[in-house]
Amino acid sequence: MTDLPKAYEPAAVEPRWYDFWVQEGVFRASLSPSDTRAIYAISMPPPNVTGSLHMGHALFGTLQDVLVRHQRMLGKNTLWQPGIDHAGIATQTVVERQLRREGTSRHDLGRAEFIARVWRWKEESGGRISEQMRVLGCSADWERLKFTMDPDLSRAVREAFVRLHAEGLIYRDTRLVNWDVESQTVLSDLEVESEEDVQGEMYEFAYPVAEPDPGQGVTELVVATTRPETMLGDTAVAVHPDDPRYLHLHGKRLKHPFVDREIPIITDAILVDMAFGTGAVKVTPGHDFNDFATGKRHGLAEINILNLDGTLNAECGEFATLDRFVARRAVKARLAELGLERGSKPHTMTLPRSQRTHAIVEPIISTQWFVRTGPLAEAALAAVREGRTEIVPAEWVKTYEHWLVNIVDWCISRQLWWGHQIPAFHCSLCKHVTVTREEQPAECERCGTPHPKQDPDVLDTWFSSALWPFSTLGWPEETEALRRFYPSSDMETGYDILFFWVARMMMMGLHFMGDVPFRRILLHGMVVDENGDKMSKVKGNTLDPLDLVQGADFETVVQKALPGAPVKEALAKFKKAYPSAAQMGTGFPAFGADALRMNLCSYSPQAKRIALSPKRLEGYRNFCNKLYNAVRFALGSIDNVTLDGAPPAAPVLLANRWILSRLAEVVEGSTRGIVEFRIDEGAGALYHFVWDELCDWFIELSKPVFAQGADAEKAETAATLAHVVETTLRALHPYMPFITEELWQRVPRPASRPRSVALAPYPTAADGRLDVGAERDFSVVAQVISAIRSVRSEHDLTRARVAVELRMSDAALREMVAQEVRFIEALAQTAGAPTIAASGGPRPAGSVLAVAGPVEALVALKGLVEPAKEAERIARGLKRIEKDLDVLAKRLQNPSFVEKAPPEVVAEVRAQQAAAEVQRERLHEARALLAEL
RNA sequence: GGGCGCAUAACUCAGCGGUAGAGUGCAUCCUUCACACGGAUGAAGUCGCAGGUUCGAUCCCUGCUGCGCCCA
Repeated sequence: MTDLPKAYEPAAVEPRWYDFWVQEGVFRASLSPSDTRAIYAISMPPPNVTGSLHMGHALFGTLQDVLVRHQRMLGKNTLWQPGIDHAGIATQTVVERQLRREGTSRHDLGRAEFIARVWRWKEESGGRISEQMRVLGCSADWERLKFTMDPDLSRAVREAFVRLHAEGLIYRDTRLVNWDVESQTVLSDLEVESEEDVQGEMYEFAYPVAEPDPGQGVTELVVATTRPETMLGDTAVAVHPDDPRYLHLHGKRLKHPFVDREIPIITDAILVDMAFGTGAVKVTPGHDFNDFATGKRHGLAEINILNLDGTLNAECGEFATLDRFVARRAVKARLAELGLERGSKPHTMTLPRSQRTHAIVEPIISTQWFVRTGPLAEAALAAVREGRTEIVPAEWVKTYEHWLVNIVDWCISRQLWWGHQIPAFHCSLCKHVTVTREEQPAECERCGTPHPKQDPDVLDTWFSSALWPFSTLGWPEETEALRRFYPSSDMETGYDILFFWVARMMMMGLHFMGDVPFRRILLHGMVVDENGDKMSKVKGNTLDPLDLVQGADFETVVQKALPGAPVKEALAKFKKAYPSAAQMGTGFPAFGADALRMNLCSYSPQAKRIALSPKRLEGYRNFCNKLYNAVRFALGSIDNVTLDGAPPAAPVLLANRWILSRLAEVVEGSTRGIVEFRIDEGAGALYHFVWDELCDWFIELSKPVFAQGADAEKAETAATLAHVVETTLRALHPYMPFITEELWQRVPRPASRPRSVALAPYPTAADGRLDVGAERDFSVVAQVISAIRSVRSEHDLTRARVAVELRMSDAALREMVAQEVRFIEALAQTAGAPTIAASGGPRPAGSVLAVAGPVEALVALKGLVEPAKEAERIARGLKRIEKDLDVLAKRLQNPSFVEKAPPEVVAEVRAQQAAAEVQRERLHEARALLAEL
């Protein structure tokens, strides 16, 4: 029939076509002035330069590719802007680790040499991910790939900083900030994560009262803390002003046991909860956010007790130079020695941790650069409220609003070397800070002192990412690309970076471009393992998408998931995380990129968690094989068909009319799914069309035509099959680009089609032909075939051909069914074509009844079945019908239902009741005739 | 403490104001000329619990329980 292998082999097909698309320039966005096509633009969330492909990338790569490929097929000038971000902390950490292995450090190298080294690393091993995205078929315009540290994007960053500073929206201030002692940089609030339910202790100790009144009994104040070492920075103890226990201590002072300092007892109703603990709270304005605010209210000193590496500084006397956790133990020991320890209770608490290094974050007082977010946030809020940007699914609107309404100023400076160095220059003489676009200003803009020194800090990576929608298009130059592709159409990404990235792009886009950066924000969920747990290295449940695409044995998979762990242990964790993989033997087969994509498309985007199931993935691999074999079959019959792009003009055969009608509906379903960002529905519609309708019915029905039909029927069916196949492949292409291209290149197609299916028009309802009559008639024929098959199967008559008589009361229906008897014969395996008769009349001896909608099928089973078995079957049917009738009768007996329900609903129920009664009647007859069998 | 979401067949998930759906799995049968990565047939769910609205609730409302995420 054909020389194609029996099973689809994605590995043999996929790489070929990607190269073809690239050669043909299929993914290229056009800047040509003569190109007047409508625009579709979308930015790919730039992956981290240190990263390698994970399931999250595969998910967004797939979803965005579906959107882009669909729009491209609609004839739009599409730009899918790819890129990579420089990931300040992560990248610096990777390279520093390398240096450590070489026995050196960035400080030995010096800043310039270190940065050169990072660039070298980037060229060698950075950004591998964009190669991996190609394996998935992502049709981004790779020629436009951008990196946040590229000269043009760096220029945009500098320009944005200078302008915001000039407008008073960037400022420098000294305040309490989050310090990551491991990477030794400040972090923004968003980069600090809370670790909840940490089992710690609430440690109590006493401050002796300085100069106690001899008359009063109380000579000490007991405070509680989870961080005893911070007492070295205490500058007050607070009690509630109304607390009767401590009234006599108002205005008194306490003696600090370790440092030469007396600290005041203050009263503060905001900080102190009388009911909690002892009702006395130590105040450390230098290292606690609540205490910092308290200190401001009372004019307390802010004492910094920490060095930047987390050791204690000279303020701490005997504890200086100790690491913070060593110091904690030392402070407790000394308090005990002094007899000031007052006990300890277990305490469940929340720990702040660095998102990057997971080090426990220390609040410290420091001078940093901030973005004044208030005015920017207001504009971003208004844009969504006014519908200029739509958030899909809409349930995220509240979260977006809540964050913007409660937004705090954004700390954007980082004490790193890798990143955009802040374009601010400090004068050594007058201390003025000159902010400028120049590489190096000659002199201080205030006092003229030469060579002001550039601020050593760099900007938060997210600052450059916030400019992405326009910096990648050439801003601040007014480029053609910027005119054409800003604002972009959609921003599709995971909900986890709604604040980090999306909201900040909204703020910056509105500010610098005066318009929203995108018309829609599309948010998807997080890929998790089969049990719903987050993927993480600790759990050993990460999956490399390429292992699913190309196949891998489980030992390889788990060594990546849990590096360094014993294979046995890693395998156990892996199989626990993916129970369905355990049934797959020793490894994943090569599912192929299309199967992975289709699988990822099959989840509803509003699901917050996307639980990846290898077994489900296997189902989509099977689907690819099904599609492949359907086309393989078709090729044997449609080789000589010439298509002109329109559906066959006036098909006569019911099956042909029916499939064209279904085709019209399914392409609409797919289109609706994609444009409404219900890609799962679009993909699902096509899946069912191909498998349940095209393969299970249409192709099966075409076989008798090709085998025995008249020439005209053969021609009509071949033309229909060819058209449906060509159209279906176009419809499926955005979801499954590789297999559709492979097959489309082999099937007949209209002369007007371009070189690649990726550029062919996306099908519309006009590619099919809606035919309500055909669908109705076909449904009867299909029901008849199913009913006969069911009877055969229930009586284990897998081989024997049986005679069938079909009875129905409606004359027009009889005429229709009569046209289809040869198909019923073929698909239901009857002995000769079924005969057609009017309802009623004596039943042929030994026949068994199967009801198929308006048709009674009398299947001649005399001598072939056991009466007892048939009796059981009838009893089962009767039971079901009686149950239905009960429910229907109950509803109709309820007067308020008949009165108040819509008439069409009542009529429908009545019709159902009538139909069920007829069926019950038939079954009673059948029971009466059992003896004949 | 505040917010968002989830709870539907053994598993992974759709869905919906009018007597419950898919894939996988399970059972029986079928190696017939596209496909065993297949075909046919079938079994399987008090749609978390308790109230309320409604002629009618798995769906809308309230409360509860369990789970997840975000923010403080």
